[in-house]
Amino acid sequence: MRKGEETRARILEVAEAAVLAKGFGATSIEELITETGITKSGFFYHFRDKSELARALLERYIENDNRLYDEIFGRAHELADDPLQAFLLGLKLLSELLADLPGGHPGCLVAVMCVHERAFDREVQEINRQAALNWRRRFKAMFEEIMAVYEPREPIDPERLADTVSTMLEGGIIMSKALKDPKSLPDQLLVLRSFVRMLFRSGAERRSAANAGLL
Amino acid sequence: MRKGEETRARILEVAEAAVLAKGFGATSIEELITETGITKSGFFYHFRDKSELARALLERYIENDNRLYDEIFGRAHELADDPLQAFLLGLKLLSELLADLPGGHPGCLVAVMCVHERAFDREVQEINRQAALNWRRRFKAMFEEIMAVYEPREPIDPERLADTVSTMLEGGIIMSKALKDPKSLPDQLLVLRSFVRMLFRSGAERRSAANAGLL
DNA sequence: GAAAAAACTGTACCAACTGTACAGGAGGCG
DNA sequence: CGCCTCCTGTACAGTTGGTACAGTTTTTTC
Repeated sequence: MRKGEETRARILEVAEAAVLAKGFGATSIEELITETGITKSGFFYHFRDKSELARALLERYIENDNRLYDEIFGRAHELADDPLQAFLLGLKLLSELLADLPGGHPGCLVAVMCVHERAFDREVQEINRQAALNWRRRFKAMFEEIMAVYEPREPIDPERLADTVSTMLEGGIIMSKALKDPKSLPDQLLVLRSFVRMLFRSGAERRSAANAGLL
Repeated sequence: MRKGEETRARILEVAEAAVLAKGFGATSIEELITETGITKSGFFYHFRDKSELARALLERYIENDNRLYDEIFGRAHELADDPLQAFLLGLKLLSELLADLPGGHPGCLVAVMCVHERAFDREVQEINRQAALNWRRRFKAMFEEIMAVYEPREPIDPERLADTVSTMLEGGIIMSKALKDPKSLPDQLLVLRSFVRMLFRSGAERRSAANAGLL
């Protein structure tokens, strides 16, 4: 019962790299089995069809993605008490991490599945939607925390602002690939950081005088 | 010589819709020819192979894309003399146009091709890169115009800022699809608009007192 | 250590799709 | 009439996704 999961994990690992490099449709099962060293029967023992592979792939990706954000923003919150400070630090840490990835960000599976929305795999689309809503929840909570302390320079919905983070991440990944410039993504995260800082800074920290001087 | 181009255009139109809906790999030639009412031989008369279809598709898409931006920001420049005012108006017009699209933005072919970067079609990747650089040029020029009049609240590279526009557009398209919410993209454009306004407004228009009060 | 369950292999096969090759036909044009 | 553009028709080859199923090896469990 453990050996099987190990093989399954190996297939998923190989598949993720291939899908991010070439897209889901362009990744053949044949290719995956030769690289993992199993047979086609073996593959279909683990996954009923290619759609199930897509689902498993997405779920795995989202799990890792969540873990990463938990870690980065968790660390940021340890290093900075102030919620705005912590968020800005988190963005910087994320930017640095992305800048240090050799060859740039490998790509986002959520985006891949968005582009490859075949009519039949509704389930994949639903997983995708939940992933996006999850990002929204995560960042919305951070902005609500920030807004409890800082008054934004312009009124803004924390949910929209949360989506802006995901939007710039996804867009940054696409643009980095289009431009063939791995630096573009981390750069854009820093632009976002500037915007957020500009939105909440500016001597408008009137709601909590105790936080004055922290920025 | 006209009949041929008409058929070719019809193929491209059908193909674009299919590719945006399902991805390039998931779009079969068989499907395209039944929908356009020609034969497979007819298809291969117009396109040597599927790669050439991809190239033609991208080129057509980019042309239309450019025309759209020319029109929108051209109109915005007619309606507002001030470069910042014009840019902000352009973003608003674009947001409204995107909000009025039934079913939301159909998707960006540049993003599709980014995801589908098979090793063999280098040419497609290059077209893609040129498209991204073209967006950069377009928006960079606008920001340089703005910066000639307005001092940004924080120092920022106009090129990076230009990429932010493309980044939010591409990311917005992806997130709209992931969330299954067509409103997300136009909403995010308005967030970007707020950010840009915040960056240049704020009584910092000191370089040109003549523009005071215009915003 | 044997039985049972899990994790595969091997083989054979089908349908769909990309792509090749090539012969030929319809229609406009000089 | 002949030439060119724009196709149609047919046949065929290779790859891939997927099914079916019998059999084998490995691992776990009692």
